[in-house]
Amino acid sequence: MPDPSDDGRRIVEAADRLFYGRGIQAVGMDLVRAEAGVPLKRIYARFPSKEALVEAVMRHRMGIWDAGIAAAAASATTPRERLLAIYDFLDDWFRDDGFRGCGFINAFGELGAVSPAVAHLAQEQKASFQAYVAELVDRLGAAPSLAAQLSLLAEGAQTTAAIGGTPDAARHAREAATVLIDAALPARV
Amino acid sequence: MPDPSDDGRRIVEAADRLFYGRGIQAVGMDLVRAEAGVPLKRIYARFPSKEALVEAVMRHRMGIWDAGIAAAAASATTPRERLLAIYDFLDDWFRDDGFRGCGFINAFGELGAVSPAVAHLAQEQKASFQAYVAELVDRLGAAPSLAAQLSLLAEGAQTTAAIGGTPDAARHAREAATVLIDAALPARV
DNA sequence: CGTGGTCGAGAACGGTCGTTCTCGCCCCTG
DNA sequence: CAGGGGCGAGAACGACCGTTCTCGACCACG
Repeated sequence: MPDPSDDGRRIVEAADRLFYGRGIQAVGMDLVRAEAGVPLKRIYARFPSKEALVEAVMRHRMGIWDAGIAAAAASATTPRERLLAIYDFLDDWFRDDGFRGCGFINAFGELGAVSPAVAHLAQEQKASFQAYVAELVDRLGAAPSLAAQLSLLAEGAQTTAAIGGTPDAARHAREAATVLIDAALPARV
Repeated sequence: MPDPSDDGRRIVEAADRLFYGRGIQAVGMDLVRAEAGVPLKRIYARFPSKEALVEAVMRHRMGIWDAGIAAAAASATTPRERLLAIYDFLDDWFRDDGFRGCGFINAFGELGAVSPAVAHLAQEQKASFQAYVAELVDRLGAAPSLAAQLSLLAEGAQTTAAIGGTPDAARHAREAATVLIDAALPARV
């Protein structure tokens, strides 16, 4: 009855919940097994090691992030609105009960120094986000350095909201973003 | 001959180097002992547990950060220069060989979910920095929200420089900060 | 109904780590 | 010089974790 091809997804989603909520090293494979409701053997049949599972979870999280950003941008039409939608997306996310900061920043802080794979995946996610921002900034007709600045605001908001428990970091980031965008655009007539 | 009161400092400094460079959980107490050149017994005589040592290291790192910020601000005279000196300080730091991001963000990502003490210390450090920025912004005569925005830029620069390995995040943050500061000040005559 | 094979549950194994204990050396005192 | 107490080095202990193995139940098929 249970679709065997679902195994991978169930395992990854369970591991993601646990890794994100408690930290990667704080979660044993046995806990993943219990949360996924799947025998340990099947986990190891699909993922040869915990590290491989961690990488799969990070790739999974990349998809979630991209989907969230895309959904937030969907209702916007202009590049400027799409850029600001990023901070609205963050605002919603920061108010989630389980919010514990950016999973990639957390994973990098925990394992980046000892696991090149984790470091590389975190870097990949950040580069992908920066590329997304850069493309919108380009369409906006502003200089590329604006993209770097707007990305910094988003990153800073995530850590600030996580550590301080202050979701209004998103609002501050959005306000700063509007100022930076307006300053970077050629003066309106 | 060796000043016994030096023990605490040597242990904390050794642990700080290791924890920061490799992550806290990746470093065993035996490695701390080797790096500090001190018998394990003396470590446990001064710190009852690894968690206590971690807390001492985080407090030690707070002092380092504060001293670095103060030194960078020393050559500045106006509040505006002092604010921008923060990003110059970051720029220097990011170019350090051993730079691996903000130790508090890393510790929070690694242990914040399971250790209330670590989470609290990270929060304390961020709050202290935000208060410093807020005081300068206040002296500048700008609205308090500018302080939150400038803090976001500093946080974002740290994670971006760490994960991406791009020290120029500091420069981007500084440029954004100048724009935000100028926009927040009452128009000059 | 018998049988072979698959699979789930949990035990087992090897290694690591935080913490404590042991033992032998050295130095200080009487 | 004799004795003892403190201290350093490393072993030991208990717990945990990633990974593998065992065993018994179930199921499909002849």
